[in-house]
Amino acid sequence: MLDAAEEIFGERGYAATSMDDIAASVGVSKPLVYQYYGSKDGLFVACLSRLRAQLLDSVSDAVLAAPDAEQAMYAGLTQWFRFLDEHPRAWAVMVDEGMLSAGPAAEAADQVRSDFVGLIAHMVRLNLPPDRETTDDEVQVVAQALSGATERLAIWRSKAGGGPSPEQVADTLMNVFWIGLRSVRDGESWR
Amino acid sequence: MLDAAEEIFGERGYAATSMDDIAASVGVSKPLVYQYYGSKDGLFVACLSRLRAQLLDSVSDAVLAAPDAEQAMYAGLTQWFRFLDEHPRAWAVMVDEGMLSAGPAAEAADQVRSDFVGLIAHMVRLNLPPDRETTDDEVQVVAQALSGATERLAIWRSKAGGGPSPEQVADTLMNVFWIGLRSVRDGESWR
DNA sequence: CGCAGTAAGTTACCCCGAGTAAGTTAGACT
DNA sequence: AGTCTAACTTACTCGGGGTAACTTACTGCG
Repeated sequence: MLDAAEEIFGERGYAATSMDDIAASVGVSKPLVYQYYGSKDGLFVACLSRLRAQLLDSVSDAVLAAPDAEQAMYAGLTQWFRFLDEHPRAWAVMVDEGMLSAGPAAEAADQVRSDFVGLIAHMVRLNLPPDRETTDDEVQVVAQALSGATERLAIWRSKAGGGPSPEQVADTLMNVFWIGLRSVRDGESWR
Repeated sequence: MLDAAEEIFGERGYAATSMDDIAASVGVSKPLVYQYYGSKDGLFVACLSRLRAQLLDSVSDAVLAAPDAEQAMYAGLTQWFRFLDEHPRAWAVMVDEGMLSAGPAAEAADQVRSDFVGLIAHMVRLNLPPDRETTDDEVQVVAQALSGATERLAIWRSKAGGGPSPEQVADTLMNVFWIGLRSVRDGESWR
């Protein structure tokens, strides 16, 4: 049932999808869907959570399998873009996340997204020596920035079909971000 | 009329706003609004364009007034966050941009957003010596990344009221991004 | 002055889609 | 057999996007 919803949401977008469509495609009637998921938002969030969890797992695995922080970040970035290339419909659903800017469902969507920021923040912290006093705010800023950057890049890539490969994008990002982080770690400042 | 729409969209969000509400608040009837803007999306895009233009102007001014590329980037970042602090309702409207993921209106919204990416790409290019062969893709990746990063950071800051100041966020970003860019300019690579 | 023609708005409606109340089938237990 | 419950459906309400057809008011012209 989530599969059907995922497919239709992905193809037509959130707004253009009706609950009747989903119910029909899975072969049941609309109220049954409501019984399970409560509302359209509820169903959407359920799809979203599952997809994000898959993506997070996939990226986490790549990160954890890497020998050091540097390779971990590169592997994570590459895997992020690769996964989205391989699951275009999943990504289409996630892009609609913004749809839920209002209401209690937005909270759930944020929760799902913040798992990612958490993972990134963890990686960033790994890269900073524990003795250096780094405020949580600083780590948060960097993690949010990287998360936002990768999300926007994913949208950009999916729109312009023949863009650079996952490896190329990850490489460019590393050239800016990693070196930047390394410098921060070494106590450098831009001024 | 745009003012009224801006206000209501900003307060209640796109989905929760009805055309009747806007029409009533401006003191006319709904069909008149349709005569002017064609559709709900049309009205929303009109608001959005105006707001984005204001924001773009504000940031452009800060960038152009700076003495060098380094200061320009810092000033631009700071101004971005400052503007959004000072115009919370404007920002609320812009966050709803994602709402238009489907339909022709999405195109218009993208157009509006891409102006920003253009400005950033320009700044990035300024920072790279003209002789270094840098593919357009690389510049695009960095520009998209920075644009996504700042957008996400703006959302994050507006959610957690008492976060770091515009200057602090800009400073942290500079420490990562600027140093990263400088290294790229100097031909460094992360590997 | 009287009258077409048009600009600016309005009322009253259509229709689709989210969400629900009440009914219907089908097994499970006594 | 009879009843209770779970799973599911039909048939609705209601709100909001969008529109057709009407009304008003103002112009220009004989």
